[in-house]
Amino acid sequence: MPGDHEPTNRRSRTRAAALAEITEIAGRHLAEDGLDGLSLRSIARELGMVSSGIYRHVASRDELLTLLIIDGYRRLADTVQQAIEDVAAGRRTAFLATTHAVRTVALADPQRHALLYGTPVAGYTAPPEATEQADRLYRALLGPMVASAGGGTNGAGDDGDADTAAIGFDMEILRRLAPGIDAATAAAALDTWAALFGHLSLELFGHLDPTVTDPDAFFDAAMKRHADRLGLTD
Amino acid sequence: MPGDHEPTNRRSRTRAAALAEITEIAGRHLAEDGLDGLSLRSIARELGMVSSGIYRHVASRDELLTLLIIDGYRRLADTVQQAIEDVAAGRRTAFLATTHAVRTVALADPQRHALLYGTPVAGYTAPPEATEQADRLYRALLGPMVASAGGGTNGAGDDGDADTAAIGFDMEILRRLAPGIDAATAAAALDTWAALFGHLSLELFGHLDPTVTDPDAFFDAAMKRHADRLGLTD
DNA sequence: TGTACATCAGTGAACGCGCGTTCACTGATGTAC
DNA sequence: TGTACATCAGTGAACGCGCGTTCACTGATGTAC
Repeated sequence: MPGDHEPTNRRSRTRAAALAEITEIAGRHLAEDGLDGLSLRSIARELGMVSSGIYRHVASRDELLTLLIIDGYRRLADTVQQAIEDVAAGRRTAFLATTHAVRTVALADPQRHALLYGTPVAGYTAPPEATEQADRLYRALLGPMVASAGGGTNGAGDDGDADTAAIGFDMEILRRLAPGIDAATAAAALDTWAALFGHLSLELFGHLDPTVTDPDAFFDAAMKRHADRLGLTD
Repeated sequence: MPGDHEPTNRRSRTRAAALAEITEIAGRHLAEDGLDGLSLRSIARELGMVSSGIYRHVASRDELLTLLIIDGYRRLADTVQQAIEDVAAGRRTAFLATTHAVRTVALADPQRHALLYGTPVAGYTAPPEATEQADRLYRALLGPMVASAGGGTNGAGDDGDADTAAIGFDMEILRRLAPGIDAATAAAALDTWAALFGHLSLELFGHLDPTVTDPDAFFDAAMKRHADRLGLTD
């Protein structure tokens, strides 16, 4: 089917470029002025366009937020995946690389982190599209915490302790994200996940001050303790 | 000095009552409509007062936020302290009681939790007064995690491993909050603290969906794992 | 106990702000015969 | 290859919104002699 319905016109190409530019400008405004400084009008202004013109590209402010959220998760997922690929060593090193990667991205754009993991925007509910990229992120983060799916090092189908370890969460969803994961590992991974994002939110939102004097070293030490608890070695 | 300068006039009493009513109304508006639904005008409206009249009691919207933040920390601190007093058993039970108390308060008023631990308000910086109540909270939370200060069960002054365990944080501040705490316990307590608030933020901001199916049970299990790691027994 | 003055809670009008969103329009770009 | 029509990005004016904050004022409550 040559020349199928995929839009490759000039119009649709410039259209896609315009949307990309809007997302870029919006991201910059978010980073610089926070969510309150983000308005469709200010973006139109920077585009040299009259305020109503923006509606040719974006249906509403909420849709713009969706764009930014998806973009945020995608960046995180990309960075974490890249961090894993760049690591030649074993699971412990990979785990530490992923958590540091998440932190680096968050520190580089705290407002983006806040959009994803801070106070939910009043009256806004994220559409399903946003979760695809988030799932990519969580899949990548879980990777190093779980023994390689192929081998089956995790008790080889022995889920006898699942009932006691998988308390309150859905093992099916976790197995979809990390094939071959067992209940105890899943529980430990969720603990680590909560600790990781807890740490980042506390740090970015100013709650580690003044107790933590060296955030880099503190984070690194904390993640190493988690690696120990997860039983990760290289 | 009888009849000193302490204000006990009718005027100052009604004035204090008015401020308390303002704080109460503001707290209700925050809980119901979020931070965006909180305005000096809407509070004045509910007081049956003209919008400018509110400035007799509150200097600015920021000052109102400060009131709500301090009030929020105080509630948390009060609840946690009460939870400890109500527990007759040992440190493990006390620890679980405190963490559940924090969660209960947070679930009862998610917007208040968001005000304290969510995305910082743009352009607002909390004054020192706010940290007093926060310190009360952290002191109370640390209590059960540390062996009784009087006895000195924590190695009796043996801080030999302090240099390796207290990485990136200030032991002096922690000792001020929990006299007699040692470096390894402090590090573990900070990990637990990050995990606790991380868990709450993830839960309240909707990130445990849909993986966590029974948030109560999941939280309880997670806190028990932390109690184990902290080596807490009754 | 009574009068003269000071304080200060609440009034009413007004300021300037920027926002999201709608609507009828123009003119350039693309499409079908 | 050329013409007739459809699409659609960007225009310009306007809507209604609620907000924080200032200011000069009135009248009741409190204080000093």
